[in-house]
Amino acid sequence: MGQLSGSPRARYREQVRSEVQAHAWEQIAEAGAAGLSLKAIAKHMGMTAPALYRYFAGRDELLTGMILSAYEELAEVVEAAASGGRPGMAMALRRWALANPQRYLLLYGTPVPGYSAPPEATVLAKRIFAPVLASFPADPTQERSLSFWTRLHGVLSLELAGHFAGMGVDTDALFAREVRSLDG
Amino acid sequence: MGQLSGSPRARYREQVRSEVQAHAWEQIAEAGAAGLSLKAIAKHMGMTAPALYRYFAGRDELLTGMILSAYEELAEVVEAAASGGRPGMAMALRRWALANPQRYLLLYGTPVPGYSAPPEATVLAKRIFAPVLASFPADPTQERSLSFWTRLHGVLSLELAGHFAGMGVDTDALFAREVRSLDG
DNA sequence: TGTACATCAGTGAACGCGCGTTCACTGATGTAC
DNA sequence: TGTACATCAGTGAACGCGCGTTCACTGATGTAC
Repeated sequence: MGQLSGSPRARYREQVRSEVQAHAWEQIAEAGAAGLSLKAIAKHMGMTAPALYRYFAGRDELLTGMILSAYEELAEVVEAAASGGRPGMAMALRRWALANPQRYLLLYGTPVPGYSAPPEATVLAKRIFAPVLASFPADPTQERSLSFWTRLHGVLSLELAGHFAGMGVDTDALFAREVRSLDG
Repeated sequence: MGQLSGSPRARYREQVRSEVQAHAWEQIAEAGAAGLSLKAIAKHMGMTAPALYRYFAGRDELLTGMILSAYEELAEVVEAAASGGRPGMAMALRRWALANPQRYLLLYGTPVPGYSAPPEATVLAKRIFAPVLASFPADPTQERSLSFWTRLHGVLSLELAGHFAGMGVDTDALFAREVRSLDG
């Protein structure tokens, strides 16, 4: 393991793996998780599909990796914003969600039928939630944290699904109000 | 038009149409909108796929019809509960969503890539929202109604996506608290 | 009531598409002596 | 430095699958006289 990690072949493997994932993100950004296809990725990379099986056991393993790394990315975003308190974390979440709508929907949107997330996902979901819990030091910590979290996701999920389009809704203000709604 | 509506053939057409839709609901319930397939429906009905083109112009038209009738169904549910005030409407929404998760996700979940909802959907969405607006007669009607609505959907969408599973969360209580959160 | 005709529901074959995945293989790259 | 061998990335063909959709057709049902 360790002794090979710097070898040319190992480095090349890592490079191709991450190139595959980059193309996978592009596909997910365009058509969601359902649009993730090994053959299409291979085509975009100028390779044939069977070659990808050198790098991933199959489509589901690739998808699992994408989900886990999206969770990890969001965890880092939220943790980095934790010093800004709840408003900081909420805004960081929103910025990330609006910048990567399909990545957000991959985690919090409609579950992909026939695919179930790996157990590690739950661990990461809890890790993301931890700074929120810590921001409510008073008594009903769990209750208030859950309300805070569901209020943010309520705005975001309806916004990303386009349900406010053409209704003249100021989603920035709406979100900001929800962020403050559990203060004090 | 009117004069044929009672003829045997017209009645038969209507019967087959609604049988197709019933099978479509079953498929949506099992695998979401992405799982909706004319060939599979035909197979379940003991017919061949081309026969369905006598009843629907194609898959997209069928899907559009399903979405519109789901909106209409929900509109009736909410309107029927309007006399119970916001708690009544909220509980009716939740009951309907939990009883028909995929039907709820068809309306409020991740949009189907490559498919855009018809304009009538917006009209129906506003119709569903109207009783909520009416329940906030005081000044910032629009603001409070939007917050109410996004709070309900925040709990529901996370709950239906299974994000509270195994976390020991009392979603009934959480939802009930959110319903009350904008009172007074 | 009976016959001739028009309507139209449903079939079966076919089209072209994309998917995940397997397999035997070629040929380049790296390793050991 | 040079040769023999092992490793392994990538190919190309193939498998079986399901999809939406079209087309020419059969045969039953309904209509007009």
